[in-house]
Amino acid sequence: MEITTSANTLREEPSSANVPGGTETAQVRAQLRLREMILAGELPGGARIAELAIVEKLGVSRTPIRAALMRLEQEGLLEALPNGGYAVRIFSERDVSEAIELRGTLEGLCARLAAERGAPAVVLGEAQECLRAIDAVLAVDALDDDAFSRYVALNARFHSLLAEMAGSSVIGKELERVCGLPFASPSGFVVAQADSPRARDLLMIAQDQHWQVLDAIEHREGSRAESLMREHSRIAQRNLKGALHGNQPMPGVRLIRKRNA
Amino acid sequence: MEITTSANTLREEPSSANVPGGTETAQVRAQLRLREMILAGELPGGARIAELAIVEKLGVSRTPIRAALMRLEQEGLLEALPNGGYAVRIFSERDVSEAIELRGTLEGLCARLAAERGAPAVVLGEAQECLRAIDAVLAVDALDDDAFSRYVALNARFHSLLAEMAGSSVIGKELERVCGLPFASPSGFVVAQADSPRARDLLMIAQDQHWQVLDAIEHREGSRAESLMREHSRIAQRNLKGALHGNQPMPGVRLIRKRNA
DNA sequence: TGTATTCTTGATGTATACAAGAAATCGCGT
DNA sequence: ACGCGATTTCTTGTATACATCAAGAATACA
Repeated sequence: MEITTSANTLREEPSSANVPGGTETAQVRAQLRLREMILAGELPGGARIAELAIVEKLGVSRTPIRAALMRLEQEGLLEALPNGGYAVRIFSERDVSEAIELRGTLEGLCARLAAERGAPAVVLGEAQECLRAIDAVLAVDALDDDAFSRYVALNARFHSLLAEMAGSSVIGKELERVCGLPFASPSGFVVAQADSPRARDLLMIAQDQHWQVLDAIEHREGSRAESLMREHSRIAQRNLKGALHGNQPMPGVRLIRKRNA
Repeated sequence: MEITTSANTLREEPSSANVPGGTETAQVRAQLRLREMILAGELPGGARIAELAIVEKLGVSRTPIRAALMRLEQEGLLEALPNGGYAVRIFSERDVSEAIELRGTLEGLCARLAAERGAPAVVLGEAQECLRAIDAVLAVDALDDDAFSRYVALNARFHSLLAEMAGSSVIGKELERVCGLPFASPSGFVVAQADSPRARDLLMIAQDQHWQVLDAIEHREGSRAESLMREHSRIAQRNLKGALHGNQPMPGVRLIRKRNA
């Protein structure tokens, strides 16, 4: 390989996975792929990540990989080592529990602000529509996989609408960050207990809380909205316990070390 | 007089205790310098930041500057533009108010967790010692500049100890992030009203809340601790209003646009 | 045989050259 | 004069070479 001036003749990326808007930068691709690998356990928890190793695996140069690693560190999936470099972060059960508590607190804040300030009528309408759609999904007796994935999507949408109702970009951004932490996402543990016979019951309870929160926001009952949203997050806490004890398959479960170090 | 504590994402302090000008990486230097320039208003709010321009000003190559810009974006001082590049973020008064509310909520969560779980005796002792030191600073009738800076340092320490009492690295990290937002720092607005005759009164009130929170934590009164900490943050809200209306000099005040867009 | 020193190795940090795309400018035609 | 298009310039994304530092291995000496 002559490296004189005609630096890179290998411009064309063989991965033609570029769907419309296909101008994804290599940095974003590396970030997505790395996150995937971490959550899938291909990179063992606690292991140091060498840039050159990733260069080999992903086929892009160090520059976008460095950027991706930096972003994954802010995201919380990696931790910076004292002498430079990164390692896959390991979460204790307590860490995950606290992340859920954090999310509940922030969502409670959003609900209270939405109630106190009054949410835009448009968003309120969308939230109602969203909840009615969830009602429809839960109407059947037995939930199949497709119903579950629809529930997960609608559930995520409702929680996202909640942040929008609060009308705060600053808080919304932080909430988004926290939801990016593994398992802290509102739908993080729903899939974990899909098989359980109690699954539908829990979802029904959660959905009732959804309606009550929306009711509280509409009636400008800030404190009630906040309390409800906090309690709502405890469902995820229950699912966390169940998932860890029952060895449920779940993306990224290998990042959780049951006994704290 | 750096007030916006920025105890946050300082990466890789390599090994040695850093004597000034020592072995800091160029990346960290660029990050510090850029933040300084942004908060000082040298880079006008909303302006696009060109990497090459920074290269000229700082004398380092694009690589560490790119990294610094990325970090400042996660920190919240910059926003990413759609076609690449960054711009200095502009905060509305409402944004700042919400950032303070966010900090109050997170500190309330910390206080509640510390109370419910019980804080380590060592940290409790340090907190008491810290508060006694603040008492000593406030004992005099008139506060000079030196007393103010001592207060600011001790105040920051107490708030940091609060996060430590909660014993949660996940929540502590998020709180640190939020405190990095301009003006959201616990001591962010203390200096803003240093000249005001009511300054000492407000600090006395804040200090009383400090003691009450600590008392609540010691007596395992979680709800009380949380409420107190939330109310405590409203002092910053009051100072925000006063500072913006009174045109108080304050680092980074130019980033706040009083009329929302 | 243990310890200390040095050398080697490999990692990350930095600088810079090249490519692609976007924005601005200039020129031309109507 | 004005609109539209081409060119030019500027900016970012990417690749890679070089520098620097940390750790580990090997060796020499006590």
